[in-house]
Amino acid sequence: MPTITLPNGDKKNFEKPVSAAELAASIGSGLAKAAIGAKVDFGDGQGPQLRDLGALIDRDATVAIITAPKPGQAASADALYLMRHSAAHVMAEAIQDVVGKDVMLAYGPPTDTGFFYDMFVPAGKKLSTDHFAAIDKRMSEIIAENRPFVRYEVAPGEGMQKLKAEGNKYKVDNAERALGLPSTVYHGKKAAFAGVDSASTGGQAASGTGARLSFYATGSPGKNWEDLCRGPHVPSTGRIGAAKVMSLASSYWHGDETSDRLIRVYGTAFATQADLDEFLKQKEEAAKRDHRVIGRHLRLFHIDEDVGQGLILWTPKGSIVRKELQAFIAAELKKQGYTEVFTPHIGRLDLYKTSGHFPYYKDSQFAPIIEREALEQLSKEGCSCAEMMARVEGVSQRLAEGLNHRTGLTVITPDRVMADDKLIEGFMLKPMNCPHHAKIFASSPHSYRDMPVRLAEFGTVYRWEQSGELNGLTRVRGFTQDDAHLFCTEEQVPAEIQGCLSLVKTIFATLGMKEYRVRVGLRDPDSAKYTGAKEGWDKAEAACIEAARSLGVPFSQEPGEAAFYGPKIDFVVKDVIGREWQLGTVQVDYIMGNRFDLSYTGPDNKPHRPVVIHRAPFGSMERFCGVLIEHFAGAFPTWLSPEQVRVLPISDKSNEYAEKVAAALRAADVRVSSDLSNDRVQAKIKVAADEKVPYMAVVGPRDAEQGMVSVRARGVEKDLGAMKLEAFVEAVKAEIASKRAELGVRP
RNA sequence: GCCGCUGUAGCUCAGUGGUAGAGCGCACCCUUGGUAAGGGUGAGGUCACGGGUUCAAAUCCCGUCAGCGGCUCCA
Repeated sequence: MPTITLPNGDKKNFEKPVSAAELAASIGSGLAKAAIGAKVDFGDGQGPQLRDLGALIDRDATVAIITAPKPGQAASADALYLMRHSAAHVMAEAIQDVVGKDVMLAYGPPTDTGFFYDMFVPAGKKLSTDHFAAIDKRMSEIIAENRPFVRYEVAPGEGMQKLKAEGNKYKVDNAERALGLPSTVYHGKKAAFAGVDSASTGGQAASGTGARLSFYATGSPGKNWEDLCRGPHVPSTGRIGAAKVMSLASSYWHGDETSDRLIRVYGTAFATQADLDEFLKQKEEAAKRDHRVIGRHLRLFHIDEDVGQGLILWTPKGSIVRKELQAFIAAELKKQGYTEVFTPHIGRLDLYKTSGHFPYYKDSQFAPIIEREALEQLSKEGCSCAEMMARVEGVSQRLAEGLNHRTGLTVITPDRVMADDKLIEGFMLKPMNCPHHAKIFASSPHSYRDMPVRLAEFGTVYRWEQSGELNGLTRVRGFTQDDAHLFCTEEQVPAEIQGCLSLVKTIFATLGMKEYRVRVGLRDPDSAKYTGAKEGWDKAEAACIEAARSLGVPFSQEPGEAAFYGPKIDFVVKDVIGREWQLGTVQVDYIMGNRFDLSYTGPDNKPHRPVVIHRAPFGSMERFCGVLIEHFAGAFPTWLSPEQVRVLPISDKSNEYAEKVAAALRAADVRVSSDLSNDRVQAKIKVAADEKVPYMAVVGPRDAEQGMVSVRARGVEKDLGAMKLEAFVEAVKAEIASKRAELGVRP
């Protein structure tokens, strides 16, 4: 007979199996009323599992009752999960009511901010945003009807028969996978939905370990709407606080682009209408911060279709932001003993055949640049495209032998080896800076006493991102990494990783990015794809974990996420409105030394392979600036602002004094302009505020007489008072030098 | 790359087959105003590009390019 342990440690004994609802009632009527589900841990190693309130607890377990939040309280993640999972059913029913019963449902899980449901809309039918009002209305009705979610289970055979009779192959597929059967309807390249939650609607339709199929009816089975689903759900539709259909997108069945195209309908649900409204408001706020919108408004950058997709033109104002940021990072690097290098934007194909980038990653690179004479010769010879590709990708005997020997692997297969006169020479826009840096390291001899060698470059690289992926500054085809390669001895790896992290810490702290986390990518113990000695890996992984731990921010260890050549640390920052952005990485590399035959002389007077650490902690200047634009909503701290002070004469009688004020600021290296338009000062203030200028110095005859300026600071909607010009200049100068994130200059 | 939506003045957008529109911005004039938009006049468009249907196309159809929302991808 079950003994149930509650979250507070209390134990309750029952004579017979009880439902979670009965358990809640036995604790208190208030709890029973608020309960919408339960989290049950049978101690069977599966951990706590979310269950229906009606789920029977027939053996010893630890149980937490999931409740709808009390007024004013935030809903728990579990409560939202139950509501959203349930809202997905409500939305699906509403869509079938509005668009047609022949809309075939595929797959509908909760997500971080709501839920979606993938569905197939038959030819001739249409589902568009025009239907949203009707769908929302129908959803509200279903929620108001407060119909119970009723679970029932059937034997596999019976269930499959039922689904097949309904003619929905997607549900048949879900059921087959839930039962662990080979799929009879899906023959695509993916065996399962990768990376989605296993407790999804239809995604896992089996109940527990028993091979039965479960269905949920929204009301009475056989009478009301129902769906193959593993659950769990809230007890009834009325327990979904507020739900809304959000947007349409397309998706593929099983995320497989060669398979059926489905329509993905996004929706969201919250415990209360107020929470939903708050969420919608936040979304609006996020849209206002969009760096593409702000970037255009403040003229920070421009993308021109005549130049090309994903290629950023930094306008004068944006260039200032980027340059200041780069100078800041560069100064920190100098403190850490980095040395700066410059390398060109292209390199010979052989360089990338040596590094392994070409042709292995050719799909994400710009096409090779082939010399004109070679192209003309080939075309004269009537060379086919396929042959040309093979000859571009071919490798000389010498290079192949050297590479295979140094790496101890067959990195160049015999079919790629080609006679020298068959090879086509060419260049490539560089997709990474490391080959160039490796060559700089190799260009001079190194003693273990000189290690580590830290080569830093704001290096511009080019990658052929798919056109649909391009997005403002955050996903582009040409970008400048805050790149560096640390060539070090094995013993130096931990300290160097630490150094990278402390740099990140300093810079995030200065920019006021308080919330960030790191992901440590480790090798998958079951995979053989990794290269390098196990011992080195173990040490490097330990060093990464230790370094991450020492940061004092949340970090996760993610087995299987390592690069094939070494473990890595990724940085994810959270901006002021809670969105996460993946920035840069630190990666340990045991391969590059071999490929480029790098060495240093050890204390034993013998050559040793250096370990290489690749690090670009902010990823790219483009993405980082994009994130910063959104983080600050365009209102940069003074030291980063393209324009730091604007002088506003109240009439043209004060223009001369305004110019004098501006000159004094300019002489102190402050970025300043004066607004000599014939607008009234109110209008000038409005414009300067719109353009997010940190400080306004309003000057009239009164100020001119006494050598003063009247100060306004961004975000403060009033005149702060007057101060001596010299004092103002000094204060602004000091603020810039301090890189303070807040505006602190006051009279 | 794939699916859907979109493309009209520097920006934001109206205009559904019959002479191209607004607000902001810009230029000039008046106004000389002390803290979040003073007034007037004016310039500015091959309606993304190419083709088609039509007496007539910004508008309808096809294609291309680009942007947006997703999917897939991301060394």
